[in-house]
Amino acid sequence: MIALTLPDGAVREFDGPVSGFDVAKSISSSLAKKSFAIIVNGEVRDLGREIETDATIEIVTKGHEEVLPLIRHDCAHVMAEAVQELYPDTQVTIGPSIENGFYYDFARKTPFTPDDLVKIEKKMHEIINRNEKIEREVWDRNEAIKFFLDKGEDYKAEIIRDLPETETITCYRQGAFIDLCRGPHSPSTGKIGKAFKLMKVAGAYWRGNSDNEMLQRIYGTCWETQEQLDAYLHMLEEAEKRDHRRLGREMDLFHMQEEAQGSVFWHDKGWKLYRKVENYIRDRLSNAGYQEVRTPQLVDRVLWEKSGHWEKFRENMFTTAPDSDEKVLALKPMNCPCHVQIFRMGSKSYRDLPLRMAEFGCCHRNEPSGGLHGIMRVRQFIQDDAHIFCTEDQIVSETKIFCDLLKSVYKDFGFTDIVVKFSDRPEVRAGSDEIWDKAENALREASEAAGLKLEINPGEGAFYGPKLEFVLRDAIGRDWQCGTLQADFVLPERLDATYMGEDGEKYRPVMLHRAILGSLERFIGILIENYAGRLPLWLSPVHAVICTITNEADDYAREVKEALAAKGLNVELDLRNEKISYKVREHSHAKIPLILALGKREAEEKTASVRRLGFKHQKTVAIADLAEDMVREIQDRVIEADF
RNA sequence: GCUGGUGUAGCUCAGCUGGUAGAGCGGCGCAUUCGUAAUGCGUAGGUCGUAGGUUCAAAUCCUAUCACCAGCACCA
Repeated sequence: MIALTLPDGAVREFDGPVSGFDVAKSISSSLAKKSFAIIVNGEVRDLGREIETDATIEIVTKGHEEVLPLIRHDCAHVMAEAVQELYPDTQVTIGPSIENGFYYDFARKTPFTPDDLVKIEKKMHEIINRNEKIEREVWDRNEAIKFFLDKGEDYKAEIIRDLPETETITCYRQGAFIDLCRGPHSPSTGKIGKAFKLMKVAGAYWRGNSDNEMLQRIYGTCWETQEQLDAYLHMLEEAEKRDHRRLGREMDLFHMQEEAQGSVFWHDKGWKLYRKVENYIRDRLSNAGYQEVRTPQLVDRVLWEKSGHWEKFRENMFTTAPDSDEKVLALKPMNCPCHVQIFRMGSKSYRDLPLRMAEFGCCHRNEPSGGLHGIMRVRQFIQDDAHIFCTEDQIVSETKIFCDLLKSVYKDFGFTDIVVKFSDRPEVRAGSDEIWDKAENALREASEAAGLKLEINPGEGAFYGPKLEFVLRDAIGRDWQCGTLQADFVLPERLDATYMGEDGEKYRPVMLHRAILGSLERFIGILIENYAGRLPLWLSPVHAVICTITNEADDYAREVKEALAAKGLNVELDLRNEKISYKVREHSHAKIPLILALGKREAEEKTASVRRLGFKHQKTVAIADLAEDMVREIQDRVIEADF
C-alpha cells in the first residue's frame, strides 16, 4: 500500500507504485489532462514516473509557479528538435530554462542568422502542434556514452563522462528527438502552447570557459499565456526607453565618443548630478569618521610590483611607454597601494586604528573592449573608495558599521531591496585557514546583523580575502556590482604596513577595501535607469523651469527666478514666445521635475502654477511657500513627492 | 578578447537586385502673445564610420579596420 497526502491533507491510497498521471486521474480525468507535473516530497517530477513510497504530493497545473520553468525547459528541447530537423549537422549541448525563458547552445560550423530564427520558430510551432509525447528513459552510463558518440553528439558524451558515477543517466525522448537531460518535463510538447518567441543568437563558450570553442546560443522567451508574453515584450520596449545611454543624451547629461573609448564626457547637467552624488557621499563618509586623501595618478611600476598588481593586474593597466630606459609609470587602477603609503608615513599605534582613509580617486583600467557598457563599465572612473586599516578583532565591528552606513546611503537614493553576494575562499589563496575562518565569519555575521540577505558565491573571493558585493539591477534586469567590502590580509604584508600594539610589538593591520556606490559613473547610470530619468528633486540637476504664458509675465518670471535662486535652487527661465503646452511638453521630455507656469494671474497674485513631472494636474502656490517646500524636499531627500 | 548584428543630417529612420542622397522631429528665420504634452510658413544641414579595392559609375558589391549594440568570457 502507498499513501499519498494531498495539499489539503487528504490521503489517497494505492495498491502499489503509481504514476503521477494515474494519481491525477484518480482525482478527476480533467485534472489529468490539465496537469503538467507532480511534486513529490518537494521534488518536481514527470507525470509518467512512478511513485513507489508514501509521500506528500501536489499536482502542478496551469498557474502554478513550477509551470514556467517546466515549459521553458520543454521549449528548449523543442527548439533543439527543430534545429536538428532543419540543420542535421548541428550538435546539441546544453539548454536550460532561465529567468524569462530559456536558451540552448548548439555546436555548428555556420552560425545561425536572424532568418534562421524565423524558420526555427516556425518549426517549433509544428512540433508543438504534433503534440509529441515527452518520455523519460533511464540509461546505462556506458550505453548512453556510446549512443551519443555514434550519433555524433560528442558534447553530450562528454557531459555523461563527467557526471559522477552514482548519477542516474536519464534521457528524454520526444518524437525522433532524444536528449540527455535530468528533467523533469511536461507530458507532451503541446503543453508549451504558443506564447514563446526566439529572441537572439549569440556566441557562448562551451562550459563557460573562454579557452574552449565557442558555441551558438539561441535565446528564447516563453510564457504560459499570450498576454504574459505580450506584457514581457512590452516591458522590454519600456526598458529600452530608460536606458541610461539614451537618457544621458536626451537629458543632456553626458556623451561618449570614439576618440575616448570607455571614458565619459560629462556635460554641465550631468556634472551637476555627479557633484550632488559626490558631495553627498563625501559628507556621509566624513560624518562616519573617514579622513579624505588624494594620491598620485601616475605611479612607478616598482610600487605595482611590490603590491602584486604588476603580476596580477598588468593586462588591465595603462602604462607609459618610455623611449629608452626611463622609468615605466602606470596610471593607477586602484587607490589601495597609495593609501598604504600614507599609512606608512610616521609610525602608527593601535590607538590610531581603525583608520578610515577615503579617496575619490580617478582610476584607469584597460577593460576588454567587449565589456564596455555606456557609463556602467568604463575605462576611467571614480570610486567612493576607502580603506579601513584595522586589527583583526575590529573586522566584525567595522563591517557592521559599514553595512549600516551602506544601507542608509542606499535608502537615501531610493534603493531598499539590496542583494548581497558573499564570495568566500577561492582555491588559490593567501593566508592561513584560521584567518580565512575569522574573516569569513566576520563578514557573514556583520552583514546579517545589518539585516542584509546574503547570496553565497562559493569560491569567488579574492585571493587576498573574502568579499561582499552589493548588487543593483539595471532597467532590463542586468545585475551590476556597486558597493563592495573586501577583507585583505595580503597587501599590508606586501607593502609592509605595521602598527605598534599595546605590548610594544609590531603588528600587521588588516585592510578592508570598501566602496558604497562603487564607481560613481556606474552608480549614476543605475540611478538614471532606476528613475527612468525622473530623478528625485535632491538629485535633479535642474529643479524647475519657469515658463511664461505670454511675455507680459517676463518681468515677474525674472523676479521669481531671483527669489528661488536666492534659496539655492537651480531654476531655468523659458521666456520664449511659444505656447504653454509646447513648453510643458518640451520640459517634460527633458525630465525637469517642476514646471512653473506664470501668466498675468500669477504675476498679480505673486504665485506660480506648479506642475510636477509625471502629473497632469497643477496647483497654484505662493512663491515663498514654494521655495520653502522645495528646499525642504531637497533637504529631506524625498524620493517620491506626493505633490 | 570571442560570436553575431549595426554604422546614412543634432535625433529617429527610409533609400529594392550599383546610376554621385530623402522624410519626420529638432535647428535657424519670419509671423503668431496663444493658460498646461506638438501654432503656421519658409530655410539651412550629410565626403552615407574610416581606409583600400572592383566598376564608366559605389551609401549600395568585395577586403581590411574602428566604434557601437546583444550575448559569452573578464570585472582586480
